[in-house]
Amino acid sequence: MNQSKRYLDIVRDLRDMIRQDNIRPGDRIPSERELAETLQVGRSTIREALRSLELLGLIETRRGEGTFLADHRNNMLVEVLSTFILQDNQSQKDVRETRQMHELAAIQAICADRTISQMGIWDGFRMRLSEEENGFQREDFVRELMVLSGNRLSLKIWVLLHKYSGNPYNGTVSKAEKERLLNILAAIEQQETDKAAQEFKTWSDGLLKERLRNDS
Amino acid sequence: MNQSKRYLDIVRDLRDMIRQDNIRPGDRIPSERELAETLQVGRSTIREALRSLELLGLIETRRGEGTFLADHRNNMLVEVLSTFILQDNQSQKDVRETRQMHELAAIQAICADRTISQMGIWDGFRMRLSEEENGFQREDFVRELMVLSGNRLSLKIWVLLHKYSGNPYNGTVSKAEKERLLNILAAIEQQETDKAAQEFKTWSDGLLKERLRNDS
DNA sequence: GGTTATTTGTTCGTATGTATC
DNA sequence: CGATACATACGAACAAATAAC
Repeated sequence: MNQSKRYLDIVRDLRDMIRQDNIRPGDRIPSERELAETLQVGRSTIREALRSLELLGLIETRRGEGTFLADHRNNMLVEVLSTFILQDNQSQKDVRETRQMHELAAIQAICADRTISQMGIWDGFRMRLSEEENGFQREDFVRELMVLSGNRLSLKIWVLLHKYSGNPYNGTVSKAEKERLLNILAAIEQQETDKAAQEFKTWSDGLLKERLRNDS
Repeated sequence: MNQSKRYLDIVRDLRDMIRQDNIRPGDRIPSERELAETLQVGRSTIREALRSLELLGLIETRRGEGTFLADHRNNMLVEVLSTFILQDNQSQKDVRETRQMHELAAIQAICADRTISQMGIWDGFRMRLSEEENGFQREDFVRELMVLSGNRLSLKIWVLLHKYSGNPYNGTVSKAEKERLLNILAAIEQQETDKAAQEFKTWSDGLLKERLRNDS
């Protein structure tokens, strides 16, 4: 009958209470002891619910003062969670664009940093491009760019978006692509940011069009 | 330094423990009593941290069995969230940089689209900037730019990052800022992409420095 | 400025439901 | 079945921060 997690019931009760009493952001919520009394649960249980909501950023507690509804103009966490999973056509387009946004930003970050843009690793790329046997994986190339940008959060977001954007980098580079990639590498080494980004974008867009043509 | 909110320290400790011991999704986490023993805190504090992570979907607890790292195969948001809910210094820097990355991309997208960049809405901005009574909210300005970019996914990510990046846009625009914002608007209307992006970046970086100075 | 009441922060002991062996 | 390990839950107690007087 009863769910085996009372603190989740408290979370629900708190939401209902906030709606029913029309508690606005910044307003104070009844104290922990008061809530324990009215909801007929222990104070520890109340605290588990409050701490959870606090980590989510929904409430704010100040020692000696009380608990307050967070000043969140846009609290879309739950909505974001649901809409992330529902993928319509517009969402897929957004995913592709956002993924490429992160890629271009990574290239710009690399070009801006002399110690990275002129490191010896690019020779390693060229070596691997030359080995025709294995076939150089497009995906590895882009991922290493993301890693080199140094922004781990951006890398993480990119990995997620890449999974959901139809994997345009699947496969190995052709001879024509090889030339283009070498151009991109040269531009990066010369710190020609705009040129590097533009060349990359052209390459990426071309792969995407090819991918969409094959799917239809 | 971190005297208050010990459960947040526990959240951090748990992340480190999971990384160090290489705990994979589905694996079991040490029991509450065991954690309380090793981390030298009360069991209630451990529970507050665990309940918070559970509500986020990062862990899963089963009565009589134990606590397990959540198996989040189909939930990409959870991974994004976990990256910056469990924050270290590098993560905070990444969050700020990634947020600005989305903002600059939004401006570039707006400039690239003639129908948007030359719409009448910019006059609305100027009107609201002129009304000195209310005080124009910086946050609203940036958010509307994100909305106008037309990428809903980028907007959602921005909303999330904005919450966790120290809210640099808190407050209203000063007279000096007003001039700068008008310059940005003019550059957008003229489709001067680079200038608009550069002006915006200068403005944003300035706010961030001010924010960091006040915090210390 | 000092005192007191209120509130959150934290710990501990105890009891109970549940799964595993 | 019993024994054990674990999560769930309660409530008392004290510490620390804050507000009101």
